[in-house]
Amino acid sequence: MPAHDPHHESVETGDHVVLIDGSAYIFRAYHALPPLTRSSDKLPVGAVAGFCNMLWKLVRAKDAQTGFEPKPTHLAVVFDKSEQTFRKDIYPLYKAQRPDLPEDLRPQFPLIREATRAFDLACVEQAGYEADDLIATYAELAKAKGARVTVISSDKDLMQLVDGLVRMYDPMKDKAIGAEEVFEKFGVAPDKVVDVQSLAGDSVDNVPGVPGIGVKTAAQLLAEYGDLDTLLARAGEIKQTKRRENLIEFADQARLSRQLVTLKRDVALDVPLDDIAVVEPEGRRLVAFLKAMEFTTLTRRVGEAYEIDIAAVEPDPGLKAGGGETALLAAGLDPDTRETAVPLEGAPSAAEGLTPQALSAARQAQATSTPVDRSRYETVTTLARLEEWIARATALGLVAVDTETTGLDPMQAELVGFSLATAPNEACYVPLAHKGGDEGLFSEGLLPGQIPPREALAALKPLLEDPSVLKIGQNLKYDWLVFKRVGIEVGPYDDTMLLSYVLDAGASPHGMDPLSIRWLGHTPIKYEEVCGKGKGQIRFDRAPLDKASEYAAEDADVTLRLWRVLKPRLASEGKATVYETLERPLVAVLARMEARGIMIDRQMLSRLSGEFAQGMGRLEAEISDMAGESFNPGSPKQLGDILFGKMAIPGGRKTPTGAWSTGADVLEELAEQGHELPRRILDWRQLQKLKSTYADALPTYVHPDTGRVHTSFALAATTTGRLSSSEPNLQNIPVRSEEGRKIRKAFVAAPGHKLISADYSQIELRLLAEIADTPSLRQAFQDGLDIHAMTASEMFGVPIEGMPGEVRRRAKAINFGIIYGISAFGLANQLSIPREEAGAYIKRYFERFPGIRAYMDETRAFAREHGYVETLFGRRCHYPDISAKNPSIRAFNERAAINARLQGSAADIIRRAMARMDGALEKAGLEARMLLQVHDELIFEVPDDEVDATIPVVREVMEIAPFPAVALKVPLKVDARAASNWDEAH
DNA sequence: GCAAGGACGTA
DNA sequence: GTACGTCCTTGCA
Repeated sequence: MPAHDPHHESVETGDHVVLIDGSAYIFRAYHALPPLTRSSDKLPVGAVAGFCNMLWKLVRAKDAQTGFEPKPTHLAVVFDKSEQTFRKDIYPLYKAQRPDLPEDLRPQFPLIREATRAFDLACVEQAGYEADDLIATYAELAKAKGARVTVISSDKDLMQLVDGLVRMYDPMKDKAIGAEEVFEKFGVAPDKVVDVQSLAGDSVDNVPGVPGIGVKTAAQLLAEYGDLDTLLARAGEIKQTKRRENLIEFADQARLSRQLVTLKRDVALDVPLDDIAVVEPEGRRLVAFLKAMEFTTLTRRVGEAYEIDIAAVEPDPGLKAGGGETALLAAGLDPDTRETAVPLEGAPSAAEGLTPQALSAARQAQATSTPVDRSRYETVTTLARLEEWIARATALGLVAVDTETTGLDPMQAELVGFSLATAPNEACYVPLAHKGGDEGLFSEGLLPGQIPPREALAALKPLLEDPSVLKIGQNLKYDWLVFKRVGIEVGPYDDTMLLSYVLDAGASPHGMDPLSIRWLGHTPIKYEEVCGKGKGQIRFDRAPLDKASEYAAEDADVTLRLWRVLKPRLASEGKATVYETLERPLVAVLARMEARGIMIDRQMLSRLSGEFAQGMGRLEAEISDMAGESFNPGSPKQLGDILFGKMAIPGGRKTPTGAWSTGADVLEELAEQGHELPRRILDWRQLQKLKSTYADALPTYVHPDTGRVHTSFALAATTTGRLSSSEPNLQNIPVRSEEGRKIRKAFVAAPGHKLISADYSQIELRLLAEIADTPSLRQAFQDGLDIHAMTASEMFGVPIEGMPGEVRRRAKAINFGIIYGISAFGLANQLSIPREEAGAYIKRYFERFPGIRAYMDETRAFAREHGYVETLFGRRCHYPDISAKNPSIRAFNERAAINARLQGSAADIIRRAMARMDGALEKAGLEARMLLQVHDELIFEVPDDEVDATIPVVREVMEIAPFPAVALKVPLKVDARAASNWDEAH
């Protein structure tokens, strides 16, 4: 039926068939995109604009493009024809509850059809069938010819189509939907989606399903019984009474639901598949349409692409404002409620009709071309002006945000002001609590010309929480917490620091200043220039307002510019999934963990501090006795002089700087030779460490209001993807020594609660078995063997039963050595054996496990060739010095690269678990809250009576964390325990 | 007052 | 042999 170009070619292998769910697109676009109206007559055209931008991107994609690669060869926009479908015949209530169309959406339906024709693309609809059935049929035909299919929609009803050749694409989120996403939604693979829907039903479409069964239960049942028919046949076996009865009673309703949700894949198509081939649009006709719509940016782009003088083209007379039927469509709309037309700039998905590669190259080139002009920044002093900025940001759907505060700790610092940026050089600072000038009786007065913070924040809150406006920050976790403390939960968001981290971890730093210098060629104002440094440093709220304002506005401006450069690289370098699944979700997750904090027993620590001090005093007396003089045992320099100078003990080593080495390993050796002093020093150092770093320091971190300790987790601090923790570091709380565990005991659950510690057992060794594909190691894990003993047995031929501890210890050291990128030198050091012997061990190990040598060789070669390695989940860790001429630097980088694949993959897995954990706990109706992460361990605080219910949920989330992105052959094992303090829970 | 080096706590 | 952060001393400004 479409007036379509007859020069089609038939579909064949390698072709790419794109099917757009037109009706669904309009609804999504209407709700997700900022409202946009044609300026001359206020005709609402937001969805049409988004649609045209998308089509342009599709038909002009020159190269591979995420989600649309390869370039579409065939494309159809598919619509629902009418209400009456075969499903209504089966079940009259089907889709009987659809609300009426919003007034300003209705006129966009015919315009979308017009747009499709203007692009010379097929517009398909067929009586008696829903768009979904037509899409399913086209997909089926295309697959049969070996073509790839992309369905542009995020409708869950279409997810049953996903398979190796068919994927979906969510045009609003700019995100591919594959088997993984389907699994995340339904808990089953795509081929079981229909079964889940048949059981769970759908209130929106009025699909009945089985009462009492939701998606989660359905997925669980299907995992157990395989498929719907088997489940219904064996329903009698189900333990839960109500569930069993319902499944038996409503079995027929489930089968009816299956008929409703199963898409018809064999519709007799009015428009054959071959007829939807993509052809080059007729430029002038397209321009005429776009001009009539008044989409100036896209009109210009299309004009340039086809070398058409757009001024010479008349707008389509049937569609232009006041000129045709569309004017009538707009009638009845209240012009005052319509937004003025704003071009969709900034967002790469909507703006530029380019491939990701071309876009990121263009953005990079542009980045330096508009110099930062601080004179264009504005200091906002009135609510009215602020509201104008907010309106502008809302219309754009995009804004960079930065907070200025009184300190560096987001849990304590007070908000002083915030800045916004909407385009390069288009930025403002909104001071809220700057002080100075007049002194009040007890405190300094606020400077005049500041909006009352409550009013400003009340105006800002809807913007920062608006689901259709993307907030962009640099290290956004900080700002997220600051805003959270004033009652604003920021979202959705992007973080430029994390973008940089995903793209360049190990290659360059991710702080704003270095990023600005590198990508924008611009050096921002230094904080010291505003507030001074050292002793003379003043708080931001006391800084001169003009300087403060420039500084703050520039931060937002720079952040926005960085986003424009970095965000497109995500797609062009294939790292969008890493960012979306491993980075972005962690911002809010970690912010919440930090805000919760953990309780410590200060009395216990204070008592310990006294004990440690006593012990140190005793040791100091003995030490000076033995040394024959009093000296500072905390000074390695003085100690070295005593031991190797005055006492002339032989066998001393030197540090790289030429000083005597007095490290624990050296002192340990001396102690074993019978020297008493080194033993005392070691004991003293242990107490000194425990006292100063833990017993004395931790209480100083207790928050005055919450009474708890709030660490700060860094998301972008390591090369491998691990988190880090600081101020205080709660990832290095002692556990190995008896004395140290007393510190750990002081980490306690709140009254009426327990701490649960859940940790992955041997995760890096398991990943070694997986990545290096070593069947014997894998088998050992599957059989639940003692992996170190098994290694020893393989290497030395000693039976596991009755194995001497020393033999196992050596194997364990070798296993760890492998993870660390083993060297004979390091292993020899660790085991205190000659280097030759260590070398022999390694040789034997590689003979027994040849796959691991291959893994290490491959990793070295890959890193050498590419300058980076990748984890199982695609995270990149860069090692720019991997090809250094200096052999020891090179070897160091090789070991680090070998380690990074394992450490990084483990880090990815726990990140995935953490990203899902809050939701899983909530879904299970549990009060448990995640407090800490220690690389392979998660710590929760749980009400006493929920401990037993929480542990299985936590364990499940952690153990299946790699799935479905990666299906490990090696099982993951999680140990979890609860107690009232961390030591006993661990 | 600050940076570097050494030492040591964790995974 | 990997990955971190913190405390203390030292040496220089």
